[in-house]
Amino acid sequence: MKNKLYDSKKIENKIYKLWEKSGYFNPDKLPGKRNKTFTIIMPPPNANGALHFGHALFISLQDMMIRYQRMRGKKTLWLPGADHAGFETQVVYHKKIEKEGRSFWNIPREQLYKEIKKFTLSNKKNMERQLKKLGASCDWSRKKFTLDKDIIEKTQETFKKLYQDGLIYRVQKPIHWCSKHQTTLSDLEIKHEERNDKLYYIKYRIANSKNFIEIATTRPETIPADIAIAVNPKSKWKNFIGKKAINPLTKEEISIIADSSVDLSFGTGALKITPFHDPVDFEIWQKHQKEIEIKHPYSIIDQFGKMNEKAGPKLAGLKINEARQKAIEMLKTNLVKEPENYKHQVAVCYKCGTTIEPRIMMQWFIKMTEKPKSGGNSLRDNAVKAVKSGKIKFIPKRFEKVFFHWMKNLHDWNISRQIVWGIRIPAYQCENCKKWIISKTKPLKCSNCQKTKFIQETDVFDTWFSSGQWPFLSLGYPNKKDFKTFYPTDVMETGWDILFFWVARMIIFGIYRTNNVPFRAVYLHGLVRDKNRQKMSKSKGNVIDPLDIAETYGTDAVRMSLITNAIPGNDPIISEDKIKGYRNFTTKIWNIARFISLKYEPEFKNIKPSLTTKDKNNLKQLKIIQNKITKYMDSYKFHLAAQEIYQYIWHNFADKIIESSKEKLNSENLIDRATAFSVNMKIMTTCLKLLHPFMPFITEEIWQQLQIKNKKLLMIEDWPS
RNA sequence: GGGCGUUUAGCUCAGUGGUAGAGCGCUUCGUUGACAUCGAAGAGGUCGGAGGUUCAAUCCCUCCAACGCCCACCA
Repeated sequence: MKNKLYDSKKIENKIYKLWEKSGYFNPDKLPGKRNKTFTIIMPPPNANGALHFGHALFISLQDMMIRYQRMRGKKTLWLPGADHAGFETQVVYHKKIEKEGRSFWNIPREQLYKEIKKFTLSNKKNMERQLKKLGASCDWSRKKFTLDKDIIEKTQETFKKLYQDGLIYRVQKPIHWCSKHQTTLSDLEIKHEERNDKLYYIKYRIANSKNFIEIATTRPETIPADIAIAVNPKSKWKNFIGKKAINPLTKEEISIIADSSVDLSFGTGALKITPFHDPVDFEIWQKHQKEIEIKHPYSIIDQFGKMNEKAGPKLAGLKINEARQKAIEMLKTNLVKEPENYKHQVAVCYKCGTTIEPRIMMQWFIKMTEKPKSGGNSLRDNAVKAVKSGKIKFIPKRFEKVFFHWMKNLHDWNISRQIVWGIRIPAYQCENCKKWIISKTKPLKCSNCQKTKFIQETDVFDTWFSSGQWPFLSLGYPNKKDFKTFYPTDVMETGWDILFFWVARMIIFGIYRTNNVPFRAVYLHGLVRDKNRQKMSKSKGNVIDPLDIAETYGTDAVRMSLITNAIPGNDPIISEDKIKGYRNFTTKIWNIARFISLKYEPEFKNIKPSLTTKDKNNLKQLKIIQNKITKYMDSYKFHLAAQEIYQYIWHNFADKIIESSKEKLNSENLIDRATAFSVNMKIMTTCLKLLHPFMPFITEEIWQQLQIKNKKLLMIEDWPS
């Protein structure tokens, strides 16, 4: 500690290697008797780009928890991994290919898979390096990838079990379709955008009559696919029920039916029924199939969002928006009045913002609210029960409400994706009798008709289907010793933005497969924002690279600023100024250590310190502080723990205690000098321990330089108590 | 349409049933003295508004306002 400044660049790599070499990241190699385990499964970062501040936040928080529990004498496992992140990675790669001027859709499936795999694996390697740079004390010997062979097999096994339990079905239903990426999406993968559209009032002539019925629609271009008109039985159109109307574009006769779900107070009280282009219409059609003349609804929009030939010669080939204008032109004489401006929510793809087109497609679904054949509650009810009973606790607690609210409105989950990057749905269809056989490999013959020709399902799983099984799969469910030792895990630390995507699914599948909760606590952090409360994004140009800034100010400073600003469930606000402030703190700590060490004299060894009342009070106060910090740590108030130790070290220890010890340190009396030194030393070593989970590098480096008997690594020292 | 959250010092935010805290910024002073990436001293807030519970409310309850977020198949 000769230099005035702490040189993080020189020290961090060295210290990380020291830790790695010790083997203590691995719970099996930790010294001493450790009866209690403490486990965190790392949310596997998506292997499709560099780490950002969100990653740095969760690494800091989880590493802090792990380091704390390790020092508390627990057998700690922090299991790292990486996620192939199916759709998201394919979207990233899609963009890359477009940039290169290649045509995404012309690449054969196998080649595309290979390319994305190469891309992902190289990202994954890079990511691991970055995690180490941030000081992650996770057990690399246990790292897992969502596309490891055993993970894939077990994921498919869960699918099979669900199928046998009657919880999987394949059916033609309305789904969300992204025409940019050519796949269906789950309810969660769409967001709603406010749009200003027009509400058109259009009259349909009643067959063999001079009367008209009027409907209101925002989508006149879908009129060629109308198969009926539904009216509220209390509306003024009630006399037309059972008659036929003329589709103004196709001139076909369509049935007029009654349905009370048609809102009287909206539009005209009559609704055109276009089952293949609107989920509500689909439902109404299903209810009234018998009364409707046209038996087979059809689609007039293709997968690319263009009108197909069934839309009629004038509309075919047009994009939806163009078709809308054209249709209105064609319908001029049927317009009842000027269209109204209409503000409403439109579903768009959460990744690319493309308007979601409702389509009717064959997809695989999971029943969330029905009981499995093998008995027990529905997937949903079990998950709700686990949280209600307190088996799983949310921090902060208010997210339990959010969780219940979501669970209450849960629909069946579409898990098919028409992409290549993912785990293939293990299903084969007999070409002859069309029976589906759930199997990882091609079946020998059809169990129904004995024929031997099959078509393999090309869809892959929604990525969250496999991620949702991560805690027990990554621990080697069901037979591995790790699963038996470390499951259920202790804390799931992740962002609240993936509460539904991930946390809810982990609870659901964890209970379904293991009969036990996957974790006892869910700690939710927020989204890292800049000092203007803005989300960091490339397009805004406000992205701070955590590794760049760690290079400048030291990883410890970055970690400390993240943890002190991370209030559970709130968005932490990070700015360079804040990080700079904690860099200054590292300098302070460094100089505290320097100062204390400089005052060491070899003769002190033979002196018994004689503590003054003031010394005793200082040590007593230290004890109070350390207890307070421990209490904060145990109640998930990490930001308070961090702020407490920061305040104490700088404004109590350095500003007051050390300052006032100077007089004695310079005294003629050896005992006075030795006493002052030993008190300072005692406080400092305690502080280093208390600070270690937050700022592991500098504390370990100082620890290594101190003259201490029977010195171990600071990372496995006992937490002060 | 449902639900959730926020409102505290110039800025960004902590916090607590008992006459308010931090960081940054600001003012004044101080460097051969561990640290100027520092130290000392200081200015600055009727804790969004109204009512209620209480001996006591910034904190609990009710209502209101502003802002933000999530969920949702009303054309």
